[in-house]
Amino acid sequence: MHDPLDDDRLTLAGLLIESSVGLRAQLGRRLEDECGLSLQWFDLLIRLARSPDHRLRMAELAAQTVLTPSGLTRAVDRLEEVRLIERTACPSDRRGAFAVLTDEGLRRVRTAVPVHLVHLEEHLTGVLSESERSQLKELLRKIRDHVNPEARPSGELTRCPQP
Amino acid sequence: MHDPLDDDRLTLAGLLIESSVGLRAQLGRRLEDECGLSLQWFDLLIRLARSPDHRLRMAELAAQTVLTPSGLTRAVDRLEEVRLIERTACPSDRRGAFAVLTDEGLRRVRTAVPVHLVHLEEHLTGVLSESERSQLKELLRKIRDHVNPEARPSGELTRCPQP
DNA sequence: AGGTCGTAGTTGCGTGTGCAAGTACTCTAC
DNA sequence: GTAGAGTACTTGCACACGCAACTACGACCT
Repeated sequence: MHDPLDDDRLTLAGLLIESSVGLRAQLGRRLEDECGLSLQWFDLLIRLARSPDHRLRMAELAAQTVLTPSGLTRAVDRLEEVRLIERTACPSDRRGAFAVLTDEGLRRVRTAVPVHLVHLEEHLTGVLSESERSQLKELLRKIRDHVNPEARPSGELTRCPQP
Repeated sequence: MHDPLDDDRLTLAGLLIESSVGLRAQLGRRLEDECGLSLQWFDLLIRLARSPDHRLRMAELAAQTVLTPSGLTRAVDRLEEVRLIERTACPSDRRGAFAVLTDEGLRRVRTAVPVHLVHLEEHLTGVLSESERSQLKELLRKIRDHVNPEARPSGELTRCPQP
């Protein structure tokens, strides 16, 4: 008979979480050491770098990342303190604020990206074949879209502005 | 030409992390609401429940989970406070300690597991076919083993004691 | 215009976490 | 046996996070 403590679905969820947490730990450590950026910061900066005018509304940024609005406020505070981004008012909605990459911020991401790609190759894509990578991408996209549909415009859709 | 800001590997890593974080948020909320257990607690309890005598050394538990030894100490403190687990001394090594599931603890996991499986079905395995599930499992296992080899004895290997 | 409801972002508070240093023990070598 | 190195946790500290409450503004209805 089948023990629910060993259900296959538990294993799958466990693997997903362990992979992600493990990967984040590795990538974060290396990025910190070699570029002085936390993964959190890198994530925010690269999202801004990919956006038109290197700017995004706070709410959009919060939706795309792992942070709640509250967490984002503080993360942006810290990034502003070290002059990697700036807040600017939104002219059409005085409640709103844009987070804008500074020149220094842009420079930092640009130099960090190739370094990070090496780490990625080492810790993630290096163990997968070309076809495994695309398989995995499709599977994860299904899960992500189901679990966090808000995040859709992130990254892989950057080049496809909606009709 | 190819903009490194839109590299495919970044997308893949992003999807992995977003899926996992999103999934944890969903699962955590529901488990909290319906069973009064955080995902963290559930994870610790189920690992103990699967172990011989419902006990594990602190270090083993730390290696299997997402926590550092320091984090684990505190997590176990909290679980001990609510009598779901107990610490017992290790007879062969007086530095060491076992975390042992209490009867109440075992009862709680046993009732939580089926509930959690429903959530899992809803948020994760429900969007995947049988074959996609096993594909995903293999891919993630590769990544997990590469990124956190320490965690190997967890879950899916429970039934395969090493020779 | 004025009232109500919704939204964008910020802040107080409590909590969980990792890092580094500390404690207590074991193991190895001489 | 005893110094020194290593191991198994634990604790002090600082920090990042989420939640809920708050402020400030927009949108809509009458």
